[in-house]
Amino acid sequence: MPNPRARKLQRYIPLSDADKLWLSDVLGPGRQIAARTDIIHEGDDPRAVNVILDGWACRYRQLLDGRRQIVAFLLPGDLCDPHVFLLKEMDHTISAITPVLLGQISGAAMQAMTARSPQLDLAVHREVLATAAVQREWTVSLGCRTGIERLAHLFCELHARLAAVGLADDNTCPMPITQNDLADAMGQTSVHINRTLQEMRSAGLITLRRRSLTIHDPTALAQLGHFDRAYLHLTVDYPSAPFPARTVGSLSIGNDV
Amino acid sequence: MPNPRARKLQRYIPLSDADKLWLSDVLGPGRQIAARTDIIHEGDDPRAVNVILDGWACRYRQLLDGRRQIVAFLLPGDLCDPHVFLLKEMDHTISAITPVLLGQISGAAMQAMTARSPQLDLAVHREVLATAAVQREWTVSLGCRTGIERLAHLFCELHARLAAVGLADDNTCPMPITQNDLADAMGQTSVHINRTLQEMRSAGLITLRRRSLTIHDPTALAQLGHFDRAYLHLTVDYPSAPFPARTVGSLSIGNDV
DNA sequence: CGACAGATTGATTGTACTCAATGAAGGTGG
DNA sequence: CCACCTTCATTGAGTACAATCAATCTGTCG
Repeated sequence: MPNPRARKLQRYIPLSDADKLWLSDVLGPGRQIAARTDIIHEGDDPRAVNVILDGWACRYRQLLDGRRQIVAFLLPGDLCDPHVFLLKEMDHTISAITPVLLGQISGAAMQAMTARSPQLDLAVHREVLATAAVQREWTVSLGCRTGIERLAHLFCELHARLAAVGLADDNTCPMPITQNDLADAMGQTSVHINRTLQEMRSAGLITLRRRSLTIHDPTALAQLGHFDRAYLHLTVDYPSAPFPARTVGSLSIGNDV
Repeated sequence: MPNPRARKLQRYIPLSDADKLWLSDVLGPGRQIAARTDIIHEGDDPRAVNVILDGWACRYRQLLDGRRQIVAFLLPGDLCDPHVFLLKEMDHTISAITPVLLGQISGAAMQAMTARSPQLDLAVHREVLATAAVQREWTVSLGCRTGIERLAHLFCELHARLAAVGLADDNTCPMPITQNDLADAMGQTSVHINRTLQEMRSAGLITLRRRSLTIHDPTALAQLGHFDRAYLHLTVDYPSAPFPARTVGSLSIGNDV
């Protein structure tokens, strides 16, 4: 929460100070969303681009008979579809999992920003491409990974994405989701998720309790889940030059630490 | 093949004659790819944007132990990731299912085109958003639809997408994929796909033979698969004004018929 | 101290997988 | 033109993974 860290876009390409300032101006202070409430609903007209400044959210689709499928987790720093305002209506729902600090960028501001800064434009497009790759990887998980492999892969993905915005501490990262959420994301029942988690614990792979995940053997976990972080396209490992921190929520516009 | 029909981008927004001409110039004549060969491979540097002018292709990911998951089908008129040249390497493979006539647009041409025509830019972005929605819907299918529901949904999706480019004849459309392909896409074995297809046939829902699909009861099929075409975002139902046909492969730049 | 959400356990059922064999269709070359 | 071959589709029998149904346990919060 308080600590300013996420620097998502800078992981795709270094940004100039001017770009960072711009981003922070456009985002504003953000507004607070309660846990377990919808941020934008299927059928709504998407007027602005939502940005997760802090907290976790998810995209999901719900079938008429009540079945729910979570199709993505949204972490601090994530943009929810940078070009979504070009559509007439949302085709899925975005909902807060934890309390969420939400920034919004109007379509016009978004277009002005990317029109004038090639770096920001590139960063945004890479974010879109990376998001698509994550979605494909979920399709792969649900299509041909077993229960334990799916969870292993998901934990690797989330840890890597959190680490990219400075929210993972080496082998430990927050994991504020219930077994029910995991079940809705992994296409299984919570009962089975529970049993799979026990299997992972007794194999010494992870510790998961009090909304915190520790990965004891990252290599083994990645191998088990057939995880290769290339698809995340986080090309910039050591973000650019120092910048006097100018903070908006947990999305730091400058450098962290 | 011969008949010029796909007008994919026009389904998102009407395009001017100048835009259509531009597209056709940029695409060139296309080149032929043999069935069952890779078009671009995971790890490759994507220099250009591939466009399916004719034939069917698929995206897939293959795990080290041989398991393969098809994550999307690519139909005539489809752009394969309009911004993919912004990445350093492909995170998945694209492969021809049937013989494919392939157009290519260089990154520079793509950028020039969208920079100068707001309509084309909008159309391309909507295509990207629609593709993402399709991917999410596959995630939903694999996560929480049963075998028969998955197939029902897939057939509805493919029919709708083909109809949008003039390749479906009311209730019938080409379906040049094997049960093995279906299995790799639906996350099941071909044996089980076979049994599910028989179930659909005996329920009088479809006929599928000789690479052609007929949907006998579209409403029932859509209901079974929980299919709602809104997510395809095909907003323009009757494409724009007549235009002296200028044909490139099967991607007609002007009007069809 | 309830009350409630979330986690855990047990027992049973069912959907889809595996392995294996056979059948049908289409393409190729002699 | 037919024999052959390859690919694709179909069927059967036995198995396994995950779902279901139901109950209980545990922590947290007012």
